[in-house]
Amino acid sequence: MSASGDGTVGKALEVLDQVASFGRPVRFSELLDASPFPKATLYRFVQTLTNQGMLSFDPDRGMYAPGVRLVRLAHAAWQTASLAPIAQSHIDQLSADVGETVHLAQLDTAQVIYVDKRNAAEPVQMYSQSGKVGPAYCTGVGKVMLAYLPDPALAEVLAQQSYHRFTDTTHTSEASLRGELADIRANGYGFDREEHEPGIICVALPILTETNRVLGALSVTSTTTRTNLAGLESLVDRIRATAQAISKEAASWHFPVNANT
Amino acid sequence: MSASGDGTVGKALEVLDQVASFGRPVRFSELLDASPFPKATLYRFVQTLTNQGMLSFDPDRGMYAPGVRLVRLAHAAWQTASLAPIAQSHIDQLSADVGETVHLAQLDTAQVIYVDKRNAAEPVQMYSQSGKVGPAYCTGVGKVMLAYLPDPALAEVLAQQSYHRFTDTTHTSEASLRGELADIRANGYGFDREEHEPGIICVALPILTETNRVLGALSVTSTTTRTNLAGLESLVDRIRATAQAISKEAASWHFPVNANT
DNA sequence: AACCAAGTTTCAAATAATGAAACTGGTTGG
DNA sequence: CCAACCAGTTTCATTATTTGAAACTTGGTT
Repeated sequence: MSASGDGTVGKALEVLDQVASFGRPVRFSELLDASPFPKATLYRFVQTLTNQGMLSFDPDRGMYAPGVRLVRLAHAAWQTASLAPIAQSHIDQLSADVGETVHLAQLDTAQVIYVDKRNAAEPVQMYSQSGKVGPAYCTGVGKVMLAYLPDPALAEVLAQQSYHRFTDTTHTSEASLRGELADIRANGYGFDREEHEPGIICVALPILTETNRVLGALSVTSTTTRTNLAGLESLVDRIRATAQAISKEAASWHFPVNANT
Repeated sequence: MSASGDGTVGKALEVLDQVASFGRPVRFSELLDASPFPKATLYRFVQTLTNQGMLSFDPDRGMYAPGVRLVRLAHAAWQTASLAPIAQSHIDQLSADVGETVHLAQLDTAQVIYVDKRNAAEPVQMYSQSGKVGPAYCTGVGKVMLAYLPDPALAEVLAQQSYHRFTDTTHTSEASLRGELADIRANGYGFDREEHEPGIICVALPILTETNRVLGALSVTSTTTRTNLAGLESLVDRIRATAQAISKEAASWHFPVNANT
């Protein structure tokens, strides 16, 4: 009842995603090879999306790329719907206090999207950092968000994970992942034990509403050469304070003015 | 043959734009009031877009906002289709050299989208800056891009401008704007003579391909208290060098590898 | 000139979108 | 307590749009 296949619009967005996933401009024929749609159908989608500015077309090279209209829309999305503007000052502070890299992430269907990041050393962060995606089943932020998902939604998301073995601590089955999710719910926080990249570890906490819906997650990342899980665990209280502050601000944020009526 | 109204997909994207334009989460009924679509139709669009992650829905408050999937797509758009990654180092340099604010913009249908910005004083730039929009007919970057548009496209875009009088130098008719566009083509650069905001002036140059298609525009902005049009005009050669460097890099950028076949 | 590949258009059949109206569930107020 | 009201949701016959195989066009190659 959710994923892909809502009529024409769903299909068009699938095409849009495909173009985006190339990460470079693409020929029509390349898209066709990778697409489930017949030539004429794909052609019309690409035309429509280009007309709409969701794709841009370079007539000199005959190539399509994601369009600038997306940049405009994303500006709105980032400002209105992401936690980034609210969280900004809080994660600045957190990153300064703990002296490690802080990530702010949200869930997009079955994937993790990093919406902001603070690097202890280099306090500047860039647009190009926001929007990066990662797998949900083997990142700290991913797992803590999954842990607090209500059951019907969780089942759907778990079914979509690829369970690719990145390292030898990566979860490779839904069963083992579910086991850890229970632990996370019990503790209120979770770790990445080099599950995605060797040498990289993190602690993560969810950002929840008063009604316990998942808004996003925070993590503090480090390396095994600098610290260990126990070291990261000692930061949990500090991180929780930030998560709660963000949650509290998010609750009052929406709908600044309620004039008229 | 272009703007709005390509079938169902076009309508759905219109709805998406509408949600984004509120700049805050919206109730369904608010959208309905501002929408040309009947209740059931709008309802289905909103459902589909939410399913697809293009909108997010807050069930506690019954409100819709742009969804995080847009952030992911925009990341791809910004990286692949915008000039920002290519231009980065060039505009850093330009901004440092001239000691003024530099804007990098592209055209989205009839609007200007700022894809990057350098503030002389504060060298950091943020995601939240990228994606901002402005009118094409009364900004330096907008006018120089219009000036190099091929005629059928230009006519369409000019028809869509609102010609709102922001200040008393603002163009208020297509005719007067067309007059200036001819001058810009003759000179190769254009000004903003406090047309959008009093006290704010700029010089702008287009970024063109070898075939003279418009890729984007660069501008250097200042205030009437600090300099004047002649002062800005003296920067033209320096800015042109940057515009050409970006154009050259853009030409070789696309399609890094061309393996197989 | 014949060939080929990539891109574009056509058109009847199949499918999906449409929207007036009816329904639900919650809130207000008489 | 009931009636009116409102926001949101669902229904279903009608209508319009999408669909895709096939034919065609364009530009380059042998």
